[in-house]
Amino acid sequence: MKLKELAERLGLSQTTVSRALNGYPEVNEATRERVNKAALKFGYSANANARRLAMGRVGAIGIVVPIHSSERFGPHTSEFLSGLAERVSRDEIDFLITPLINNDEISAYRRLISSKRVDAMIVSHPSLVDERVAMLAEAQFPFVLHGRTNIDTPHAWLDIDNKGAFYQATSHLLDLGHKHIAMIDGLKGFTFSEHREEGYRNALNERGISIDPNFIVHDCFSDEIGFRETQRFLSLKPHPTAILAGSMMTALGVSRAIRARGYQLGKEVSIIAHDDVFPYLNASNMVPAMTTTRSSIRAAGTRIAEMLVRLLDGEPPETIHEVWPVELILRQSSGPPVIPAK
Amino acid sequence: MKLKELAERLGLSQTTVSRALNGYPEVNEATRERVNKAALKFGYSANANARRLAMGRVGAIGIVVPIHSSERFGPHTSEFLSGLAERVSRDEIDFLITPLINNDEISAYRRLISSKRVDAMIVSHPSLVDERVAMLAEAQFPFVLHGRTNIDTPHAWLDIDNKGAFYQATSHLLDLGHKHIAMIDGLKGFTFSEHREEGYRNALNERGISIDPNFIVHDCFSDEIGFRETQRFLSLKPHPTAILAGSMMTALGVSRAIRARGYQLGKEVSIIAHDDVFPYLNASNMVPAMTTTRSSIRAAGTRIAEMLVRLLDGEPPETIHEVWPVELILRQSSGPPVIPAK
DNA sequence: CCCTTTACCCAAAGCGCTTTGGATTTGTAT
DNA sequence: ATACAAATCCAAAGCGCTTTGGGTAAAGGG
Repeated sequence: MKLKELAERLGLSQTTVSRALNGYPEVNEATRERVNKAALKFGYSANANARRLAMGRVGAIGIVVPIHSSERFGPHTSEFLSGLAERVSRDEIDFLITPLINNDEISAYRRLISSKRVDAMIVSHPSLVDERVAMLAEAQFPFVLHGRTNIDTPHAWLDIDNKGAFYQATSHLLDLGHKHIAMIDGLKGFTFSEHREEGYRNALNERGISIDPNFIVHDCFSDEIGFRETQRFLSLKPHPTAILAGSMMTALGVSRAIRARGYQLGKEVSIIAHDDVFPYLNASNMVPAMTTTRSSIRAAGTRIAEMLVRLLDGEPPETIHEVWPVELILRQSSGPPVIPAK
Repeated sequence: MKLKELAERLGLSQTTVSRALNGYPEVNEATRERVNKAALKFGYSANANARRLAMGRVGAIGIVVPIHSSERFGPHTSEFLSGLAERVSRDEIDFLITPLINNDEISAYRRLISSKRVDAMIVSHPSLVDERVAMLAEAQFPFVLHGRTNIDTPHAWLDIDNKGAFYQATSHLLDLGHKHIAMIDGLKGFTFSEHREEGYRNALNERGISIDPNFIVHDCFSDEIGFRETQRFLSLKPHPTAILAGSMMTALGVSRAIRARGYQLGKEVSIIAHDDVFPYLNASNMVPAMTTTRSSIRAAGTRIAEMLVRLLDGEPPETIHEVWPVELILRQSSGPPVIPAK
């Protein structure tokens, strides 16, 4: 069923039918009603490609997801996308996921632009100087960045205060009396990892505590890494009495390793994890309940969708940016250091 | 940069340029070379909408993801999509995610069909009699089902042997001497949940062990549910000495609850979990290593993508279906029941 | 040297929609 | 009744690509 047929059946012109369906004012309400009914009855809905070709707008936003590298399509991404979807679907926008195979990100983004399949994009996991952002901003293609990068060209972005979060967490541990604090951070190069390390370092420096490079790990977020690195930490002398974990997955592994060593969480070794708020992995339900720096990645997705809509409505990118504070939630996995009874 | 411009610059007709780019034989190799170079140089890439409008093929496959209900966009979905992406991107197909808000799935699928935004679809989480499948099969729209359903109309599908998996796991526990075995299954109504329950029941019936309805739970897969339900299980008399967990998330909660009670995994209470193989949550790394029924959901995604390609190449849907066996991997979380020293 | 193939290239007709620029009808004030 | 504006509706021109149905020049066969 195409527009032409529908118009013929109704004894109207294509113009009128199109206008009726798209809510233009120059059509009688009664006619509009009739058209809508007929469309529903015959199951008509405009051919999206024709529509897009004619309008130049697509009704989709693009996301490039690396599927092999470390920042692959994992639980963070899916939570984020859920948040996005929640908002974006209100406007009948859907999103297009372009898997990235060979790691040539730039050209993937370029192709997405020039093929006109999306109206805007979202870019995640920026590095300190992100060439994708540079390219997109340069090309004046609408996008919003999830995270931050040091690119001058104005662009829209939303980030959480990673530095503040880890500064706060580290400071709290120092307040509790910890002197040896380790950190399992994200991969080197990503802004969020760097910011977290900065917060961590600042807190330690402020108290005049020297930084032991053995206490800092940069890797992916996984249970396995958490476990392995914590084992390593605990074999050092002196070993850390507190560990910052970059994600809840990591925290699981860290906890296991601490327990495996015969230590109690929040006693011999404390742990503070960054919690992106996964519905299926709740920090407060753990035993002991886990102290976290919390910021919902899902909520960030929703907000970014909103920013995207504003951007597409013509708001200039330089006015669109936000830093979200991260809350430190004290629970039982952090406490003053307890000397192991040995 | 559009086709016309490129053609003018090259002193060729649009036809020839188009043919050169799309690999048609009736163009001189030298010319093709020249065209390709120019396209690259000017950053030309066909307007996807125009192309699709002209060709009738879209180059995208659709997925409807519910974002509020229980089968929401969680870690299972993202792993599955990763697998899909891996295969599908080879053919420059990308996928379109349509978030489902009001739970009117059927109409979401219908809209996706009639708007011609996708060439095919993937439907997941079927119920025993799935109306989406009925509708799509009826409409002759290409799709492949991840799971199984009792719909007569021929359609392509891939499923794992959930029944066999749980039959095997339950039988193994029975062999070890367990008499009270509980199960935390997925939500009622979904085929996979029903199949799992069937496998579980069959194994028990075969040994003449009566089934205690208190030992069967249907709910979402989350750490929290696992914890809560296991606490409940352990407060029953007699309580289960073994628990089947529907997912690794659930298993985390179950383990916690067992430990919180002062029991050891694989001793007082055994646990077998179904493992969809999450890269960030590895059963063999747990302490104790977890016995699992394992089947990679990511691999399933990849395979389904392949099926999709075959389908689009004209292979009839009724010839396309597979059941994957599930392997039972014995590790330390399952063992003969140990009477609690009390 | 003429005629038939190939090989290569082109003009123009869609694909199904939106939108411009008018045409027609109706309503209202003169 | 006449004029003018407002309310409706329409025919046709794109949007940028693919593809059909020829053309023309070079190559091969008699």
